[in-house]
Amino acid sequence: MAADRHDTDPTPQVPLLLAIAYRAMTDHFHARLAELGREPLRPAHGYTFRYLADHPRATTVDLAAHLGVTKQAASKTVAELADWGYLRREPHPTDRRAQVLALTERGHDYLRLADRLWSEVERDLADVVGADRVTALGRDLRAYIRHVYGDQPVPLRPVW
Amino acid sequence: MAADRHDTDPTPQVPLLLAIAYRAMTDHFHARLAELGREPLRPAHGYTFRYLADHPRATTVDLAAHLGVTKQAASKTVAELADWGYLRREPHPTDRRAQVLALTERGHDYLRLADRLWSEVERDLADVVGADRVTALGRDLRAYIRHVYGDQPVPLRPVW
DNA sequence: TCGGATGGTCAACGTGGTTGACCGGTTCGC
DNA sequence: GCGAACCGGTCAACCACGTTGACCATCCGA
Repeated sequence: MAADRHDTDPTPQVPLLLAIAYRAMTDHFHARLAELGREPLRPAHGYTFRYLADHPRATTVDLAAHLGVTKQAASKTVAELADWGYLRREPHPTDRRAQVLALTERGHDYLRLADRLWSEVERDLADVVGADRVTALGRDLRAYIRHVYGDQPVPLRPVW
Repeated sequence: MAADRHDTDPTPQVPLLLAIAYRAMTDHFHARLAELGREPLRPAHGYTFRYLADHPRATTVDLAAHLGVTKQAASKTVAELADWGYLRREPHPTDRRAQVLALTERGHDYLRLADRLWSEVERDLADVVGADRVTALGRDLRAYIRHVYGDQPVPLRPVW
């Protein structure tokens, strides 16, 4: 039944819809960011900020695990964000190999701005489909994600 | 780093949930593909197939517009897929500069397989949240996408 | 106390996109 | 008609952002 949607598109399946919607939302987000004259921060940067805000003693290796990339890749990101003044690398209190990552005030600022912009995007979505539907959508996606990953940490790797 | 329990901080917002869910679904999709011993086709390839199936007289430039990439990038994709026997380049009937792209039988096969696998993913989602929720989710996302893009063609560019 | 595991960096490379130059066929204005 | 501009397609150089691999310094447990 309905097995043959394989020509004439007009109804992409749900996974593709997720991708398109997310893409549209990030485009919106970055357009607003550009309007505000911010550096071209990418999603991975935002997720880095959020992680550091929640885990004040995190190291580069911790961050790499969270982002689902190698420590080398995480290290590059960290270096870049440190150059731009969004975070600092401080000596680790007990491990002289390691360094503790800490958001600067500028980093916290950005995080607040990002929260504001994402809320804007959500409000946009709510305007189209209704606030109750946004709530339901969040609930359903969370349920699915929990189903897939259980209690394991969720990798945030690029989507493509 | 024993003490980090609260990985899912306050509550990720909807855009991030979209990204994570889509990522989980494509991971599932590609895992199944690998199980079946297929070449490592990426989402852009699948979208290419779908577009060609729906637009039998498409050229490389058309495809580029649909994928939202440059014609050079589309040309690389086409060359690769032609090498792998998924599509053919045929002379354009009226324009001797252009070439018409056509799926081979192998290409159509892949498309049928992909549809089957994506349906599996959707069924998975339905098992978790209920078929009615999947329907609603599709409807809402379509509404949002329509809100953003109107009647313009939707670019399928990478998500990150 | 010593050997393996761990945090971090450097370097080389791969993938998949970009920009730019170019060729030849097409179409438009006059 | 015909030259100029436009357009389909390719080649080449480059870039962003990840990877693998080698390496050093430090840490820690048998």
